[in-house]
Amino acid sequence: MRPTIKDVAKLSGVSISTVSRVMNTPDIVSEEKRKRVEEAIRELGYSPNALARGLISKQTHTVGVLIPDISNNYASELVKGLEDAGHQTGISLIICNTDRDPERMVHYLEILKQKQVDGIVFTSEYFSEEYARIAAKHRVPLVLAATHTTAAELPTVKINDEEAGFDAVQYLVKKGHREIGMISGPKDDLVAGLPRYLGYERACRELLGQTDLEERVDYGDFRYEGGYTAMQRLYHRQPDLTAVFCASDEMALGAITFLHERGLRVPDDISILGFDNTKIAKISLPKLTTVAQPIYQIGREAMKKLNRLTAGEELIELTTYLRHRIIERDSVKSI
Amino acid sequence: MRPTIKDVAKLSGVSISTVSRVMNTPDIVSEEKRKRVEEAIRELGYSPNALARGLISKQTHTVGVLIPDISNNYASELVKGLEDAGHQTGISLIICNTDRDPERMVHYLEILKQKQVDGIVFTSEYFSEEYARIAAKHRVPLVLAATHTTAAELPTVKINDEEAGFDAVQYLVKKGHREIGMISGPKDDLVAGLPRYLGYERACRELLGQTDLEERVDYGDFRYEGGYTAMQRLYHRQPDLTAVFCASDEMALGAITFLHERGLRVPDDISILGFDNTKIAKISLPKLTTVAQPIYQIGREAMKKLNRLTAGEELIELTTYLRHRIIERDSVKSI
DNA sequence: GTGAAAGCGCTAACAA
DNA sequence: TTGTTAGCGCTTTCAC
Repeated sequence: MRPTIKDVAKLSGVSISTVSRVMNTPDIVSEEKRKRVEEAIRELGYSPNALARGLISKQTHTVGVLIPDISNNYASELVKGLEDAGHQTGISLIICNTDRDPERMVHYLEILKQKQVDGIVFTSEYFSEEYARIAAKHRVPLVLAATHTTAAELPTVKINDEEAGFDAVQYLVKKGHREIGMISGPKDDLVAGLPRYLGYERACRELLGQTDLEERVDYGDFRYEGGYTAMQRLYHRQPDLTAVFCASDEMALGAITFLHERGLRVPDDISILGFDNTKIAKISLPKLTTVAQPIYQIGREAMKKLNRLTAGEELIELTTYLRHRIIERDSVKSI
Repeated sequence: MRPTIKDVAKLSGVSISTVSRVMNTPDIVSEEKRKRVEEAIRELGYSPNALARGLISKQTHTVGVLIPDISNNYASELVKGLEDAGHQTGISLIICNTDRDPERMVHYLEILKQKQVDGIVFTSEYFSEEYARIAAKHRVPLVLAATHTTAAELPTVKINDEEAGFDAVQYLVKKGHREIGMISGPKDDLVAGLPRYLGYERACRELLGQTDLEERVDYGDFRYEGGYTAMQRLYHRQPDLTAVFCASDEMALGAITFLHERGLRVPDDISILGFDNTKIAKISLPKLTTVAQPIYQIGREAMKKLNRLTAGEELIELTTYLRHRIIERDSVKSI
């Protein structure tokens, strides 16, 4: 059996209250007893039982993280940001990989409730009405990271995807491009799909006076293969595009592979702009020019926001927008 | 306040023991009371407090995962395997990103002890004497995943890196290569550095009768930049190599980039063999031929092993070796 | 400054 | 089958 507070009390010849005081408010304990207790703690290798503590204090210093797919580059960088910020404030993370499965999601919410987490960070996936309903019942502080929702008024940390889409096109326009296509995420993806597309559309309209964009846009699922086939379709319809804005780095690489196989060179024959600035953007050939999300920072800020929430502080702003920026590498050229 | 077992008892007009029984051993409760209790639970939205349960049962259904860098591709895939297996058996994961910082590591071990985790999975990094000493004091079940140690007799799940190194060279030999270089990890890396190098060395000796290999080997830190500069040095010393075996996919990509910049084409002018089969291997240009570690499976098996351990079962084998295999893509050609 | 005692929410004897 | 009670390890009054 592991030593308990009783064992420490016995060994040092004081009451358990005094031991407790040494751990929580050492200043109010006489120096002599404090030393004796500290010595006993060391000797026994005692550590307090966080379950017992949590049972009383109603705090577990643990938060749940709901994430669609931890193995994905982008998600794991976000988790790292959460973890680093958590570590600094003494918060542990319980990772829940939902696989985008609502049932699994609901199950995790129940587990987290039972484990008495101090809060929950929900990431990446659109926060549906169903989730909002369940979460409301649980009355646990909740922060959205790198996603958003219209189903409730929830604290959120993210970039402004519509603006990012706009800026991406603006960048290409500045580089002299006028025939700009897009490989978008699904339009029913309210997080990284539709908003980026809308930004693209607005930029084409406001900057180039172009309106009928449908033929210049194709769709993928943010993955490599999706980018490949989208580029294939797009190229057959619109062989004269000089640049394509892709809603993810992976799709950008898929597009590049297709073009490469067709004998077209990036960026000499056609420019490709990615999105996310994942690790692969730095190590691909050519290196990807891309719209960077400060994803690690989003993680950090989300955790800080959650901390404020659990501390009962007033939030300065409900939604925090972090700045995206364009990282210039080798996949876009001036024309 | 959240409803407790008392509230349920009161509402359904039974004792708290009966409520407890409904949750744990429903069969021994009369149908009538069971129904009443279940109804009350639903009405109140009651869930049991896992802290209180854990305090008595001495089980938290939570395990700690110590990981050097969660944002890394390889690590997050491993975590996914752990998480999936954990989810199936009702185990939650507390993720601890150690940043390879011994202090942080020691701190996490203390936290996990306090939180009364049922076990710990230690991943990727070599398990040092110091860690072994601390862990031994904590008396918590511990499994190593994708790493090993000579500091203690610990349950382990991994591939056989020496054999994998051997097989990599053997594969290249079968493809007709005789002038084979290597970009190895650091030799003092006892996990993914030295063993793979030793496999390479043995294969060169046994298969090709070559012994003086020093000039043909260079070293990197498993990262892209490390692969780039290692290839640079290697190429200047040994321009006649027909194939280079890299101890990680990232280093392989770094090497390819260097060669590309020198005007050499992979695989036409020189073949490159990677290691890990990370996501980037599938989406690089050319697609990487690589030694695949079943990293997701390693995660799953490690969690299963830990479950057996905490259940007090006898382990069939201390170290479980999972099979590596070579994934043929486009970066190696026959000569 | 210190100790005794109550109690956090639950499970597990023990009686009935 | 059910209820009463002790107690898991700790914090926090409340006296002294």
